[in-house]
Amino acid sequence: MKKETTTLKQIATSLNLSISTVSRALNDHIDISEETKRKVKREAERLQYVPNILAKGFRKQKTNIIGIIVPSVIHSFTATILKGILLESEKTNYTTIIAETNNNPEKEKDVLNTMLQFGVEGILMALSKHTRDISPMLLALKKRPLILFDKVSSKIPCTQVVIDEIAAAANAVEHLVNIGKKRIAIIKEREDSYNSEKRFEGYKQTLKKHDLPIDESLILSTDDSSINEGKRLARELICLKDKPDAIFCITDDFAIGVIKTLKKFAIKIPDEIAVVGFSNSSHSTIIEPNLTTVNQPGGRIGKLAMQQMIREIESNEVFGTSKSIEIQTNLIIRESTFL
Amino acid sequence: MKKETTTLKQIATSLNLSISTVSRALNDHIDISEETKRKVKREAERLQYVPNILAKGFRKQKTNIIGIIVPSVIHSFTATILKGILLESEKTNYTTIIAETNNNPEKEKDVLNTMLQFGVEGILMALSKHTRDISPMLLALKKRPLILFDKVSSKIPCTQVVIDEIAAAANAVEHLVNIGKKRIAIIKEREDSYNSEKRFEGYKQTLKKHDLPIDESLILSTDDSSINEGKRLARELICLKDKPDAIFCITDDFAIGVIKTLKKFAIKIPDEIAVVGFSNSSHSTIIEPNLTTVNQPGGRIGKLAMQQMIREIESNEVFGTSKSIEIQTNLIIRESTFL
DNA sequence: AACGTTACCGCAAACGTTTGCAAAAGAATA
DNA sequence: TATTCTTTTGCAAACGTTTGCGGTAACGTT
Repeated sequence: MKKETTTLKQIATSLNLSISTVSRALNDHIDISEETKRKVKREAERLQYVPNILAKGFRKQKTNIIGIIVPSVIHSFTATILKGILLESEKTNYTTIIAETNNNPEKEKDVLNTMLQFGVEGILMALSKHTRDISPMLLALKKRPLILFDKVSSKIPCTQVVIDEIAAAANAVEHLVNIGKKRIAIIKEREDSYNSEKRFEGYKQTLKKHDLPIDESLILSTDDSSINEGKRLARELICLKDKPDAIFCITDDFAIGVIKTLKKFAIKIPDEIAVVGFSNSSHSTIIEPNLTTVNQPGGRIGKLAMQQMIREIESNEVFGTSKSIEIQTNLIIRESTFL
Repeated sequence: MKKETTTLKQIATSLNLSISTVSRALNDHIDISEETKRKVKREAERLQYVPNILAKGFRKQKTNIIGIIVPSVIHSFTATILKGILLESEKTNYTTIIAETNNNPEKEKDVLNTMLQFGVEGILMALSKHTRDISPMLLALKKRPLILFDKVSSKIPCTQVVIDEIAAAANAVEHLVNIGKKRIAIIKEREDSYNSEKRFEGYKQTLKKHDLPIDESLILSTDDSSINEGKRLARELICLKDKPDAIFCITDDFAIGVIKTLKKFAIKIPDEIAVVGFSNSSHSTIIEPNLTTVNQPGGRIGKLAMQQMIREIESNEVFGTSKSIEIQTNLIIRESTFL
């Protein structure tokens, strides 16, 4: 379907001006008299002129597109961050393109390259869960600013928008201690998960702080954090001769699964076993008892990441330096730890 | 940060060829000998040549970008559709840009125009909830293919990927009749919501079919479909002297709220009142009792919408004709209607 | 030997915009 | 009046790519 695009040229001929004058007039260049500007703008309006972004981008070597790479858009926390990013980008004249990695490092590399080839100004990215080889990111960083959020890696020298995972986890465990729990279990991901290990660290620190023993039998790990794995591991925990009296789950999904299992075996929450999750996903108020969980302000993370990105794009400082932007979290106390 | 982009020119000079030959060689033009092609491709590889998409798009008047407009990415059904779209677009050489309307018709119009101005090849779109003025869409349709999904409007002459809302709702209500329910209430949105009215239609049809009276006191409407509104309206229903024995909610969120209220007042589900939702959101298996609901295959909707879009872009048929692609739904029966 | 074919390649224009530089016109100064 | 300065405008190049058309060389055919 053909479109009747009007160009600068048409405005120029119609007004007996040169193309350059028209261009400058529309861009409010100081060299152009107010009267000419008015005339030009009126004519542009009349002819429904819309600038050809491709030509503009081509000429100025600038696309004003920012790439976003996430494992999956259906993950609710990711979606919340995304929303923050989109909300912020609307205020600017940057558009965004979004791609998924599905937690596949190979795909991650492909997507990254495609985006660079596409000429994005910068890349906002959450690493996939088990990314080990960071060379694609280092390569990208040589060409464009890269900002990590959610799943980050301190080995990549770029700015990272994160929450203080250790403190957040410590705070959650502290709460369990405060309500009188002594045998606190943890359900986490395996060692190659960055965030999981951080939260585990917070868990250990708090136990130590309160002189509670770290019991290996209360530390459970698994590959993917899902409701089903939560169910399964909870079953393991309640089969222990020496049961825990609280379970700290490093994701809400784990926690949901745990609660399901505990209810199935008629274990009282939180009296017998208290449960705390991490993320404050929408599930946490659906499940009963409502879940005590760490609130991660996804929208704010997205917003700050986007703001920082624009800053890095527009200042021509070097952007290959590590920098950490930390977001405050807070623990939301609900029925699963407190009646 | 400067980037050392290699251009066709560099390959050409390095190989003592003309730019045109290099361009043709890389595009596998028949006029170029196999040997030259090999040489060129090897050199391109060596110099890490990446085509300048802007220049290419500018020259060919083609961006290979498809625009996606949705009310909000955090809505789980939307996210699922999005995933389907992204998954499909990966297989092609089209990229996507995503924008939100937040159910604001003004914003919708803006976003639509921005995308067109940006030179997208086509637009995939879910209308915002209360869009009344369809002229922006009609205008867009004059320039580019437009495909609607989820929230659609039959007044816009374009292809629409939909589920058979009436049949799906009828099927759900039928199920309630089958388990012996006679006073079936409905919680829906107001009359200006297209999907809601369709589902309401299915509700009425089924009642008529089984000679059940349509009782106005059992028909509740509200502005936005949320858990809280579900809670509130359920309370209204159970305060009726002649209570319903089942509630058909036109969204899962409504249903979740309803269940919460029913449990609060110790009303037995499904014995006293059965509940059915719509969408099969992730919440439906978190809530207890698990929710019987209509499964809308979001991934499939996204996939088909994308496929159709590419078809419309690449065939130069006229695309301003109404066409409906219907997706099958199925009712997932869980504890809220069946123990 | 003259001509036609085929296979391969290069020239140069074009896409719409921005921008350095020069030019023209008018205003101010000497 | 002649000179300089300021304001406003136009010329033309450039960005990287594709592509119509023309050209050359080699070969085959009469």
